Amino acid sequence: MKLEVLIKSDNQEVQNQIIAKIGELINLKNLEPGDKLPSERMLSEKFEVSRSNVREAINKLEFYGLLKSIPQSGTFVADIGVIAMNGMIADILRLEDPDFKSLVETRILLELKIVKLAALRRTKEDLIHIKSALDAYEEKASQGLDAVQEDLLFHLAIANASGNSTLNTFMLKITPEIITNFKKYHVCDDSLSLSAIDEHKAVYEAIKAGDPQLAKDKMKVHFKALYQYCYNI
Amino acid sequence: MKLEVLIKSDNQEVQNQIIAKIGELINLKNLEPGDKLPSERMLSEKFEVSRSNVREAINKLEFYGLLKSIPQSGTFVADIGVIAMNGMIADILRLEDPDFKSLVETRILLELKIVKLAALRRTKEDLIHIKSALDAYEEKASQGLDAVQEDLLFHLAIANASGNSTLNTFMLKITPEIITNFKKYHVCDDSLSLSAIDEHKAVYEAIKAGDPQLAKDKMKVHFKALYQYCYNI
DNA sequence: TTTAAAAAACTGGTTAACCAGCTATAATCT
DNA sequence: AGATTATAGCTGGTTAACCAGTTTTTTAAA
Repeated sequence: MKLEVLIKSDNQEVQNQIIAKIGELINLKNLEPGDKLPSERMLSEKFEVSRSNVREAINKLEFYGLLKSIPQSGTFVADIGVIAMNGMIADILRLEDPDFKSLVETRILLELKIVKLAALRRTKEDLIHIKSALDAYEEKASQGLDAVQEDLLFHLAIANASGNSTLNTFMLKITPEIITNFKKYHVCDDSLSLSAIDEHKAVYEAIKAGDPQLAKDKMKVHFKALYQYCYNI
Repeated sequence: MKLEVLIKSDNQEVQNQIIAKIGELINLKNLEPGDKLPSERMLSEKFEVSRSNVREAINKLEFYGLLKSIPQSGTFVADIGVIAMNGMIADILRLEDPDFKSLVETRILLELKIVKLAALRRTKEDLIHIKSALDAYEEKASQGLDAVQEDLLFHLAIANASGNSTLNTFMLKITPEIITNFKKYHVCDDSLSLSAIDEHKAVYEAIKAGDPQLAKDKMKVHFKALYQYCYNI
């Protein structure tokens, strides 16, 4: 297990070095937005790494919108300037893995906005979707069973109704890590689940009524326990 | 160009189908958290697609925390239950590409929180970093030059000082798309840049003073134009 | 029968050769 | 010379064979 972590961190290190070198290259060659990067083969030879390593690094930079690969043509510098490119690459290399506290902090921020948007924008289909997630949660939790999964699906259903695909994506990104941490630290015990049923219902009703402020307030109530937990950890 | 989009959407479609099939498989075989998925080779044969397609689909599910690949061992179902797995896969398949409005909406939300956190948590090094970004912006903008890049680097420097790696990552993710859209729609003209210098300075001073509420207020002032633009588009 | 050692099979990752399509150069024609 | 076509080489993507570990099965010993 320890070995695996080592290997992984090594690969991460290699990838970051390649990303840094690509950044240097863009500066060195004065590549402007739209210009073509050297081919993957040339880069792998120049940097003395495998082509798949180069591809992974390019993939990551493509994820962050700095490069754009076009099949049978080349990899191109995105339509942002050299200055922004340098700054962003430095930031990407500096990125740390998210800790639990930052995840919960972010989740609360996202959801308090999401629930307001959902109250404003939810369609009839969204309401049906949220309701069925609510029912599934109630059925599990009322029996005293663990309902962490149903809980989060309810919240994801609301995110889906927010009409904001960026927020929805971010919620999807942080949800699994939150689930695993909840299980690890036993954040949600059974007593919490029972009281949460009514809180969920209140949130749903506010969304259904189209009242964004009420929805936010009800969600805040629901997050109260989580709030305390997050800032006491 | 049109062809390229078609090809890309085809690949996306194939990947989504594989993701859906992996989801079905997990249900069919009743795979619990920690269980091993069939090997990439078997999946590619079973689904009648290439192994690299399977790998990409697994990569995406790994990004969203649903699977975990371990070298020379196998791909494992993450430590979330079957119910959450099904819900999340459905959500992932339903995800849309972010539109400009959702990007700006999200950015404003993130930054108003980030600036408060930065005021509370910034180190001396953070302050130096933010200051140098501020100076670079001022130098460009005061000459009437385009300073979109320096503007966003200033904001990213604040995100870096927030002490929340999740928020920092999200800012990095949306920034390049915002830059390109700004350029496309000419959101930031020169007159805006000039007045923004003082607004940036005010934000910086509030962070330096460690006053979260003031920092948020000053950022809100800075976002006023953006606010209007976003909701009039 | 139980345990330990050895070997065979299998795993995700890597590599190098190959592919279809794009691009720039060269050759041809007007 | 200028425009057009043909050609050669280069591109990211795909494929199949290979690699170094892991995991399971088999074998041998107690």
